[in-house]
Amino acid sequence: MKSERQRDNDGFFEKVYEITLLIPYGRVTSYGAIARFLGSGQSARMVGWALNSSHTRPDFIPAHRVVNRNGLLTGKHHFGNSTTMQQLLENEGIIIEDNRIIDFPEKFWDPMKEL
DNA sequence: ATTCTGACAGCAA
DNA sequence: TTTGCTGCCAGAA
Repeated sequence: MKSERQRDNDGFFEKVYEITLLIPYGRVTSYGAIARFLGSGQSARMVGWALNSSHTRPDFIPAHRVVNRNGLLTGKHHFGNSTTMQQLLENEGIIIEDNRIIDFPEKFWDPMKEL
């Protein structure tokens, strides 16, 4: 019972993970977009906080697909090596220059819009 | 219970 | 244009 309830009630973090896992290959989204989808709106910082704990999750969270609203890889520093995040994104066909995603609006995936 | 922090976003100077 | 401060929410110490 508790475990079942936990699945739906675990809260913010789970939702963040869920959405992050839903990001299609070769697409990216922003912290604010996720926050808004969660209904928190301005709590974009929480999304980052949740992703920070993502490494504690049993599954791999494609957190490299989540960037700030400028398409800037603000969280790349949290991927062990600073280049890891960029490498992963480039591996998915996303061009990055100076830590910024080129054609960000084009690659942008809005959970609210798509879901 | 109180305080601090945090991978952001928005606005002001 | 770049830099800095504030607001926001939830979790951790």
